[in-house]
Amino acid sequence: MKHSRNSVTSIEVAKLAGVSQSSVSRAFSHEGPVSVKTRRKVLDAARKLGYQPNAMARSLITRRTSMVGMVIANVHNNPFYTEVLDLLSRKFQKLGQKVMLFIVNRDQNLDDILPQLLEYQVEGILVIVATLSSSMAKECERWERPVAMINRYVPGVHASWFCCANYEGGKMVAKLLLDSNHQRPAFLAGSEDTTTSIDRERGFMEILNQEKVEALREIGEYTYQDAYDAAIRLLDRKDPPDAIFCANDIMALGVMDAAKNGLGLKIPEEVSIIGFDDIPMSSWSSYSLTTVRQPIQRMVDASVEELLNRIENPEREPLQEVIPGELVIRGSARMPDGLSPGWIISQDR
Amino acid sequence: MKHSRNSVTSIEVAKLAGVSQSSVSRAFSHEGPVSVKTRRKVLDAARKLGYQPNAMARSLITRRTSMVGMVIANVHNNPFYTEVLDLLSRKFQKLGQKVMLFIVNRDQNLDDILPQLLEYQVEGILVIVATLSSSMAKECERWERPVAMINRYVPGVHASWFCCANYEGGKMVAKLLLDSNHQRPAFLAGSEDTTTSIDRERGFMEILNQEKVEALREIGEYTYQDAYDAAIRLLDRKDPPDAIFCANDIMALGVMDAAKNGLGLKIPEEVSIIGFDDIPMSSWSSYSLTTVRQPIQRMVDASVEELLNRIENPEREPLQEVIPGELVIRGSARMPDGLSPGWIISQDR
DNA sequence: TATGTTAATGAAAAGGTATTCATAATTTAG
DNA sequence: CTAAATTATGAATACCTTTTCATTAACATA
Repeated sequence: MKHSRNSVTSIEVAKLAGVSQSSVSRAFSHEGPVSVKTRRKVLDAARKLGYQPNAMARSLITRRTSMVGMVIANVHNNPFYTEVLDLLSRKFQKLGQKVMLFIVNRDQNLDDILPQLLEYQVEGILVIVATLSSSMAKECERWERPVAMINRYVPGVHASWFCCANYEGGKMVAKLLLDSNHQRPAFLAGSEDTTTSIDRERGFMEILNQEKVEALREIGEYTYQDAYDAAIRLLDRKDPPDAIFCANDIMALGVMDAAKNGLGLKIPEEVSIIGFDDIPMSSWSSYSLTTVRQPIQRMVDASVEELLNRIENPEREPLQEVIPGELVIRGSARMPDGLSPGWIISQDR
Repeated sequence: MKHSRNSVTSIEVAKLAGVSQSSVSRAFSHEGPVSVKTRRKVLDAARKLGYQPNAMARSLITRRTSMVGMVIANVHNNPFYTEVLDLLSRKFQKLGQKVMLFIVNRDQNLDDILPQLLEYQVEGILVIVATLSSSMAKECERWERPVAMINRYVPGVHASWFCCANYEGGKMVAKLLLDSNHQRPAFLAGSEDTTTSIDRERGFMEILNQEKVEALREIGEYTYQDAYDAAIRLLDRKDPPDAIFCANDIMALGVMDAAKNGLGLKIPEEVSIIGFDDIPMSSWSSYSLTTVRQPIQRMVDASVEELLNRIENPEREPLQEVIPGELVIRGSARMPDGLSPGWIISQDR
């Protein structure tokens, strides 16, 4: 079926304004010399005809599209990534970049959509908690399409990335629990194959091992319901944990509900619960969750700026950074003497 | 600065494959006749060179881009719209459409970004809880760019829209409250200028007025915190309401926290609370919020299909539909005899 | 075998812009 | 007032495809 878009072209504008097509282009692109008189004539004619430059045609010749690809997983079951999406999108917008969005499942292969992104000539790709295979990363490199990742890294891949200091965050939590005399901690993992969960657990266990403290372990797949069920299993045994560190906040909220409403336990008297992210709900009075706050604004700013930077300077080596988070003390975990809700502990103490 | 993308073109592929450039195009576009032999030669050469067709060049001549614009407000402070975004994006993806995303503030003028969408030749525009001025709608029409809206409508505007039955939802809530002997209801509005809040309130008040029941009123701007504060104001007076109907769930959760944790009230014994949306959190055991469920899947499916339909058939008149929601009975509101948590009441009773 | 049909191919044009290059108009310097 | 420098303009080209059109090859029919 033939589509007949009634498109107004620069040629028609030129005709009406009585100038050449080149002048129309110059009047719109702010490049090259145009007299004020012709500019005015052009803009008048353009307004009359409702002319808008065609970005496809322009990009064909300039080899620039001002479009970036954004691939994000996990957006609907974790408010943290909703906020990341929001901030990223607005920041790109402010900097004049158009965003082509792809939402994927955590387990979905990003390789399927990469060809589409390349076909549409995005100038860079921002990947949030999705994984890029190294073969695809090679592909991006060959096409000179810089890639920046948030909260994911792939060893040996030529890409920028910015992660929260997950490992150190896990350590902070373990220290807090030990300092407040917890005897029997547990870790509730997210998905087994995500570096975020793995790194948080590694840090957590490292400190516990140093002190020869054993820890229970369950898996919650990053969802409220799975975490709820896992918490019941953990807390309903004869030797239940006295603290549960959850790989993210949504799971921690599920654990709190399981403990409070499911089993009638008192938090934090009978069990301490700590999360990771600091989503808005964590500060709500029903939860008051002690958690590790991710440096969301810095991660967003850094990744966007780095991506645009590498778009302008393709030869530049990709930057990678681990950005420290903060431990936000609220009421869901017993705390050492001297600490009280409202405190925020940075990592470099 | 001159950008030298090392782009591989169809001409180079043709040269390597020993065929004409036309044949390369045909081999890729599945249009026109190609012998299996040349197709194989072309694909081999393309793989060797890492060739991908350039979507910009293609769209220039086909006048199709397979891109749609998606403009959404309110995504980060309401999980309901996060889910809408997620479902929409996936559905477009599945149907082969690329999504150009714009996140705006509720009060931000969509007019600023419409030119960008048109410039980039999106074939249709999906607007979620943002408002399109009628002058801009005219602009879209002139450019033959169909517009579909979710949960927003503008009288006299030539656009498709799909809304939850907000008015009828409000009525259902009022009936439920009256049937369970509430004497002094209150309505907590979202933003004054949104049709969703206005319509929900209209339906609510219509039933109350019929029964000569007066209602209190506050404004919560659709946020948890504002709702929390408004609830304190409402409930801390000498003649507090015995039921609060909130224009959305997030506000209802804020109201519940204010009542429970802020003022120590029992829900639903001392005050009933009802929301609108049915976000995941509403079913969590800490809240168990009685609420009106929006028909999210139907709204998404209908709007996407309608938009693509009008893209293919520009002459077709825009469709508009009010889709009924369901009243989900949980534990946050006293209920009439014969009803119990778990019931779902459809609207057409 | 000759003829008519269909399938496959390549050359060329078109799509709407930015940009280069040559020319014309204008300003500045001398 | 002329020469030189600068600025403004238009014609033509390039960007990378798809698609039309004409031509050739392959094939079937009589």
